[in-house]
Amino acid sequence: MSPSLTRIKQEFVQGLSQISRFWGFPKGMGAIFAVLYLSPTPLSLDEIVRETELTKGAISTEIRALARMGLVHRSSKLGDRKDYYEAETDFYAAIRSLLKERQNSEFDRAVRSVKETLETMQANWVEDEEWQFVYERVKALQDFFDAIDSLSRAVIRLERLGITNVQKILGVLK
Amino acid sequence: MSPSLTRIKQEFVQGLSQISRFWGFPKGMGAIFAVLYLSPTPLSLDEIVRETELTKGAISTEIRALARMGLVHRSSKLGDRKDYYEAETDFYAAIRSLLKERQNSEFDRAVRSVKETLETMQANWVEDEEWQFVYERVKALQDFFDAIDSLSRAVIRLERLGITNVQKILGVLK
DNA sequence: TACTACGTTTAGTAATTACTAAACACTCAT
DNA sequence: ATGAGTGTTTAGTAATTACTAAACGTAGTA
Repeated sequence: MSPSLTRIKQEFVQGLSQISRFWGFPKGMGAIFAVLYLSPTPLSLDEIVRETELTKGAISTEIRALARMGLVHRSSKLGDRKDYYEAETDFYAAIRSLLKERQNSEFDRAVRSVKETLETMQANWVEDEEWQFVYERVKALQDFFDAIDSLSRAVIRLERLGITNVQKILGVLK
Repeated sequence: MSPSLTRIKQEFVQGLSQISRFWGFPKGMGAIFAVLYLSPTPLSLDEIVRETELTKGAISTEIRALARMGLVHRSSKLGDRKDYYEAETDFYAAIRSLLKERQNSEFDRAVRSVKETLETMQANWVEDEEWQFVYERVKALQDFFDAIDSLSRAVIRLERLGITNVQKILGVLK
């Protein structure tokens, strides 16, 4: 007896929910994406409600987050005032979109604060062993952040990240 | 009047706490790492207690997590039964260590569950339009995961990730 | 053996985050 | 205008997670 398609979908949704949680997102977010990802047609809010057993409110807010990250797209049909959503299927595009989104985020604010620490120290230099030690360490972290930042900018700049570029990278690392 | 070193350290600790939270770790974890990172000498649990204003219990558990991730190292002095901790300062090494750690994690369990979904479908093939559609999508996600996995394995395999490799990658992406 | 100095575990609490239910606001059709 | 069908916001609740305080375990020392 072969497992039903609904059963299989459920498993998949569950899997993505856990992945979502692992990355610090609400598990509902993973579930919403999964449902959209497995749907051949765009879905309306109420259809998502039915499939996920979350409330409209929750979905409304979480799907906007997903849209901001470029993981889902909103569309509408003529003569129908419902919004429809579908999943981004190009994950490399999604990564690039995520990296872009990141730039205005809390993360960059924190990273900038490290940079400011560094600048404060440069502007108020003190001849002192520990001062110098702390300076070196903060500087090293800053350099690391800069490298990561260059990488992420490079990825954003690409037309497409795509599997071919991944293979190029693999080539270089060999 | 130049800002005191303690003031500067506090700012830095705060910054790393936020970064830690952003990545879904407890902010205390970031604080602990920051304190160790700015310390010229390894610190004992009690010294960390003093610097972070967390309790020993919390630090005990969180520092073990940090050690598992390779972000801090435990050591001991002869004739002293305290444990001492110091921060990993090679962030590229830390990344590789994190990727390794990831492999036994909840994340890979979830990723594997997607793979299993795929295999179940292959084993119980049904001639049906939607079935096929779902199969294609699950397959595409699996392929993406595989690519990421190759990348991460390649990085783990390197002796050192280092800035030079980052530059190589940047070169390829240009 | 018992005492001391440590790290760990545990049981409970505080803080945060995800979610629900229901009020709200807008748009379109009548 | 009014009402029906939308998405959004809000206020409160449930669930989760981070943390504390204190008991516990262990190893070394007297």
